[in-house]
Order: sequence, then structure tokens, then C-alpha cells
Amino acid sequence: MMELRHLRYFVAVARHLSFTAAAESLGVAQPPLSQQIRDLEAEVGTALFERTTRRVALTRAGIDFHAQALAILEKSGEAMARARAIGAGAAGIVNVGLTGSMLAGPLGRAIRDFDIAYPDVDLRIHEMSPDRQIAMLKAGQTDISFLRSPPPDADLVSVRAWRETVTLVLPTGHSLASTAVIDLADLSQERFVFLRLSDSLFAKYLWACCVEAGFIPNITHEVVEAASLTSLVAAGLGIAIIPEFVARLAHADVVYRPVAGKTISADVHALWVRERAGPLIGNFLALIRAEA
Amino acid sequence: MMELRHLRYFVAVARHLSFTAAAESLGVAQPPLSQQIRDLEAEVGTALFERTTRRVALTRAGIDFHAQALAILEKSGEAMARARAIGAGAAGIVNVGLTGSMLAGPLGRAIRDFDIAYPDVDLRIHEMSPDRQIAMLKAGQTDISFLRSPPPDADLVSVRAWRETVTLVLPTGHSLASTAVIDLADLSQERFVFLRLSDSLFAKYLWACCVEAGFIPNITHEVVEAASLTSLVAAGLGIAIIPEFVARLAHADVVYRPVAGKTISADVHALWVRERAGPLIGNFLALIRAEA
DNA sequence: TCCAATTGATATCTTTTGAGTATGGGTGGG
DNA sequence: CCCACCCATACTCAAAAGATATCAATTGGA
Repeated sequence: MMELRHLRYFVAVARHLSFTAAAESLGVAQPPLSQQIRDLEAEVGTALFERTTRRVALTRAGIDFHAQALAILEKSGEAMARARAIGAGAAGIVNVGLTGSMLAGPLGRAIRDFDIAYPDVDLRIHEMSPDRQIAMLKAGQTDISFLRSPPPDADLVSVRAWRETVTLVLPTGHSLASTAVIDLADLSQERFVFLRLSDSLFAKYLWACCVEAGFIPNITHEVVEAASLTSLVAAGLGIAIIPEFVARLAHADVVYRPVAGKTISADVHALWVRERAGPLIGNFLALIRAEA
Repeated sequence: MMELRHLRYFVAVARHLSFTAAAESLGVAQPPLSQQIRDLEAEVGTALFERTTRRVALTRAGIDFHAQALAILEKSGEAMARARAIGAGAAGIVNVGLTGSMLAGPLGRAIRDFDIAYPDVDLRIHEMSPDRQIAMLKAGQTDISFLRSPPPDADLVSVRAWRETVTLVLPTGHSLASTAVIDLADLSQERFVFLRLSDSLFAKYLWACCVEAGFIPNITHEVVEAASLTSLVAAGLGIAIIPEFVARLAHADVVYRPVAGKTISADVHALWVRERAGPLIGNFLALIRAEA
């Protein structure tokens, strides 16, 4: 059975056109080299060298085989190097699931840093709704996803990637639009747009903050995507409290105001399937933490 | 050192996702298989399988390596098959040198037959002057050449490929143009165009035929290419005796007449460098002889 | 023309390593 | 909780690769 050794030996003899010289370059004695070439020729079924005791030359079959052998040896080395790089987390593909409003924060900078630090890694961004992100993760179509306060799930690992502060969003004509310092308790009579309470831990947390401030928020609409909140506010359907980085996506017709008093924070979590966690996920998270 | 065996074993395990099943399909026991995979992983430097005692799965590095390994194994088999085919004379490249006037005869049909019989052989035709053909042969740029009566050469093997009869070429207005039977002796007072006597054995042979017929030909021009003779006759510079197949290339302004009496024949020889003679040359010549 | 030097092939012995057998350990199913 | 299945480990054996010594053939030079 042909082995790469045969090819290595063959290439050496073809390069030197001398068994003695090739053997020396390979660090073996000449007779075993002759033996291996002989075995190779028997396996291939035709002579690859024309040899007199004085000159060694490639046959036509040998010339063709030499080109093939070089390619095979190179490909073998490449395959090992690639596998090694992937194993070490320096190469491969990472499919990242996220919502569009996520890129304005540390994640956007981390992606840029990652491209520079790991040029052999193909980082693919998939912008999706939060529930679709969960589905894609479980289907194995994405490797990691970033969500604001996702529901707990037994199959998924969830760690906090970074924490954002929040900001109040008001329509431009709102009575508080020109007020500099607004406390949460000042909003007790307002109508609110919220993230959907059933799957957003952040929404539940906000609710609790309102209750603590002494009122139950009057929620007129619940949406799934954080960036949609701003649009609803602009449409005059209520006011909202949104993560700071979402506010980076500027919108006419609204104004942003900090919320005074107790600090309200929005956590972004990274999620992945435990069994599919490759070394790249760790590398990526490390970069995000460096940016946050 | 990685060998093809490692790849074969790896691919088998990847296919079955089971060491036991893979070992059975390979015809080896399971422990050596485990050992070889272990060695491979050590060589590559990263795990290729994730194995519990219950399930075997490819790692990310393993998935990539599997694709590479399949490609390498396929390429290895191909390389062997190709070399074997070339060695057996069923594949490769044959560079054929010839003059344009040669293709009208058995050679043209043999080339067609050869393309059908040996589809993996690339037959390349190089149309050249006779002396250039000799130079190309010696330089190793062509493998075989076809010449009418070439000069003997110690470096070259020369065998008769086929024999053609000859025909007399006259300008249309010639006094013998309407004569049915013409004997060589009738031409003693004519002006002739000949192939160059210094390198054409055929020309020397024709000269000898004329002498035998009782006259010394009055040669007005000597050329190198047989097809040129017809053009010179058409131009009224003399008459010529040319190989039969050259007459296939019809020309206005000339008429062809057989030469009565002793049969005059033109031999076409195949030439090649003895050391560079591959099996394809023999195959090609066999087809030509079948057509002749 | 002949001798010496060089090179590849052959024979034999040694060493390496791949393969087989026996067995242990861990996990999932009944 | 135990059994069965599967991969890993330990040990032995055989096959094959490698080393050494030697032969045969060819070429270059005297």
C-alpha cells in the first residue's frame, strides 16, 4: 500500500536524480531508499525512474507522478496546519447571531479587533430576531448569539458579555423633552412601549424598577426588537427606556434623556450550545470583554 | 510522521463515527485503529474526534481535516492511475512533427484513429520544415517526426512508416498534358523541379531513376517542402514527380499523370530519439501501419 | 585499453512499529 | 443497580523499514 513515505522518498530522488544524494538528504541509508522506490514502482505498476548505474532519470510516467506527488505532499502539510490552526482557535468559521441594534456597542469594535487578531477566521454576522437566534443556535446554524436578557434555557450556556446603561426616549414634543433631570417616579402617568415581557428579562427588570419607584407602568405596546422601541416613540405611541447603545442609532423626532436616581442597567448575554463550544468562542468573548 | 494510512483510518472512523465499525470495515482490530488515530492527533497537534465511551464525533478541526483527507486520498489514487496509464502507453502527450503535405495520407487517418483509441493521450501536431523537425527531435521538443527519405542520423531511429507511389505533375498547357501514358524516358528534354538533393534521399533516388532511364534530369530549382513542387510546376518553372498523397492537395493549373514503366516509390519514415521512445510511439506506429 | 572510483542493486541482520489479544474503565439502557 | 457496549491501555508478535557489508556495472582518466 502506498504511503506518503514513498512519495517523500520519490520526490527526494527526483530532486537529486541520485539515490545516494537523496538518501543522504533524507537521513537514511541508500539501500532502503532503493527498496522503497522499488516497492513504489511495483505498486504503481510502472517504472518511474530509468536508472543506469551512472545516471538516474525520470520516465514519462515519473515526470507526471512527480508533479502529483509534490501536490499531495504539500496538501498533506496544509491539511495538518489547517487542522492545527482550527484546533488552536486561530482559524475556522464563527457564525454570530445578533440583532442589528447590537453592533453599535462593544460588539462592533470586538468584531473589527477579531478580524485583525485572527485573519484566518471567517466571522459571519447573521442579523436576526431574538427568537430566531435561539432556534438557529439550537439547530447548529450559528455558533454564538448575543441577546439582551434572554430567557434561561437548559441547552444553552449564557454568560453576561457586557452591561449597558439605559436612556429615556421621548418624542420631541413631549412635555418633559426640555427637562434636564428626570426621575423614574416622574414617569408614573406616562404611556410606555416595552420589550415583550414574556421573553425579555430586561423588560421584567424594568417593570420591577418602575414598581420600586412607586408605580405600575402603563404599557401600550410590546415589541421584540429593541431598536423598534425608538420608532414607536417617534410615532407618538408612548415613551421608552432603552439600552444606551441603541440610542447611538440616531432618530429624528425623539430626544434622549438620562434617568436619574437608581442606576438601571441592561445586560447583553452571549449564548452558545455547550457541546459546540470551540476555542474561537472563548477568544471572541475575551476580545469583547476587552472592549467593554 | 503522517502517512496515508493515518488518513485512511481517519476517514473510516469519520465515516462510521465508530472505532469498532471502522476497524471492521478496514479489516483491522480496534486497538491498533485507536492507536493510529491517537498518533495522528498527536502529529496534527489537536483532537480530531470528540469521543466519549458512547459517542464519537468530529471536532471542528476534524471536519476540516476530513475534507482534506478525502481529497488527498483521491489525489493519491489518481496519481497512481495516471502514472500507470502513462507507463502502459494509454495516457500522456505525444508531440508529432510533420510537414503539411503529410496529413493527406495514412497519417491523417491514423491520427483520427489514435484520438479514438487513446482518449487520454494528447496528440499534438507540429507542422514544420524537414530540417527543423530534425532539430526539434534532437532538442526533445517533439517525440516523433515523419519525413520523406530523411538523411541517416546516428542519434535517431528511422523506420519506414509507409510507402507511397508517385505521380508526374505537368502544367496544364504542357505538350504532354493530354498524353495518357507517359514513360520516364519521354521526359529527358524537360526541365525539372526537385526536392533538395543534399538532404532528400527520395530526390537522390529519383535522380538515379532518371539516369537508369537514360538521361540526366535538367533541374532548374530545388526546394525543401514537397508541396512546394506543385506550386512551382503551376508557375511554369518545370515539371515534377511527387508523392501520390501530395497530389491530393488539388491545384488548378496543373495535371497529374502516372509514370509508366518501373514503379517509382516514395517512402515516408518515422524518426525518433531512441532513448526517449515511449510505448505511445509504438502504439501510434501500429495504427499507421494498419491504415497504410 | 585497463584500472580505479563511483553508483545502484542485493543479501543479511537489526530495529522499529503496526497489528493482534487480553483486559480495564466508563457510560447509557434496561 | 447491573449489564452490555465501546473505547483505551498493556503486552506480545510479526512484518517491514532501516543499517551494514558487499557485489556488479559503468565511466573517466591514465
